[in-house]
Amino acid sequence: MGRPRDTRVDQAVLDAARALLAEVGYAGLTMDAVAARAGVGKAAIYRRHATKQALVFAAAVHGVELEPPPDTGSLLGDLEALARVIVAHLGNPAAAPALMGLLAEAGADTSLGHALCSALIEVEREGNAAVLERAVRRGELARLPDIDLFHAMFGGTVLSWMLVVRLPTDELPRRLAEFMDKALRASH
Amino acid sequence: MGRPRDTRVDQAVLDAARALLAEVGYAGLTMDAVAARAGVGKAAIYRRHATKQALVFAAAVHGVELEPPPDTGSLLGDLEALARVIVAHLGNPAAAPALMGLLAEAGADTSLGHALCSALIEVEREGNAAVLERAVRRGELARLPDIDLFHAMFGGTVLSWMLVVRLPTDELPRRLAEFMDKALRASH
DNA sequence: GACTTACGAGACTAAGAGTTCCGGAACTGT
DNA sequence: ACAGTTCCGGAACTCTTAGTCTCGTAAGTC
Repeated sequence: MGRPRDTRVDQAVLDAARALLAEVGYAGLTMDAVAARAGVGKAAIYRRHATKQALVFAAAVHGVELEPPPDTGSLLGDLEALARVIVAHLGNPAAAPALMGLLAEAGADTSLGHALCSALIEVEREGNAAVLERAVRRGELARLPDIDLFHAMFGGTVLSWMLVVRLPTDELPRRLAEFMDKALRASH
Repeated sequence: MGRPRDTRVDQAVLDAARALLAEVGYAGLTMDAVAARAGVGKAAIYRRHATKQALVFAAAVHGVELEPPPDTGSLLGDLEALARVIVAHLGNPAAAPALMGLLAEAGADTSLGHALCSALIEVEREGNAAVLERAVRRGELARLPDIDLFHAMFGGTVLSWMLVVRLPTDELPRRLAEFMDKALRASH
């Protein structure tokens, strides 16, 4: 009933939000700027996204689809592929500011934390588990390692490397994968 | 010349900021609330801290003095002590929101990033290096590992565990230390 | 054609960062 | 003692921004 939503507006809003996230970061992004860049009214944004948080979440987190890590045939190869996926995602100039901004605000707001969890963290955790289970099946690992710890280590290392310490990422996937490969094989 | 600053005001402002950070987080902290809680005028705050960022930095980051990790006699013990220091610091109800908030804003602002680096990251990195060098001297490690990677892994894991995935921290120092101990010994 | 919802545009409210001014207090130099 | 300076709490102020609301109009359904 009534006039249907214009899907070009949906897209223009998300595109504008991503562009502005990359240019001015989470705190610097204003709803007026998004509306102006998208060539739409602010009401059209708020009709789709209740808050700035929700807009940023939709633009930079939702449906990002960390593709499941491919089976490269070895644990080392799988780990490097896994690291490359995370590095590529965090290297996206819109995703990094969005993630940090949302994570900072999720401290107080529990529902946002839950949304982030189910959208990103759970997905990534499952990818990690798949890689490790494959290694067990291949016989590369004697038994399944501590998945919580592995998950925090793998994602946390990339996060810290890129967004806290801020080092170049060319060699990170290889170095991280080699280290974790040896570590996993050594921990019985 | 002129009336000297009242040091009780300095302290009251920082205490109020820490209390509010713990209660309402970085985004929820307002300068008016800090002034009211501290029983001072806003001008007294801005006379000491140019911006909200600077206030939070001074209240929750500056001079935190991650104490240098003690020599426990073994790499495993040193690693667990190191992890406990980081967990304790990030577990501080004022420090965690402050760090996330500042880190999120540091994306756009480079000077804040530099300040965070020299105040926290460099200090922690030196602590890490000290532990690893001690292990080499003891003969537990054949040679010095990749310190950049170790630094990002150790801090990043705790960060991710506590602030992203949000799991209980009782066993984290032991599990992380045991894993890293085996990993370091295994990586030649 | 009646009704409903979307649209861009812009006015509007509320809240918060940062500034400025007040009357008064504390300290320094003469 | 007194002038000059910097502090103090308090409050009024500017400016920016999130979010709401109201226009007049367009695009659909019954």
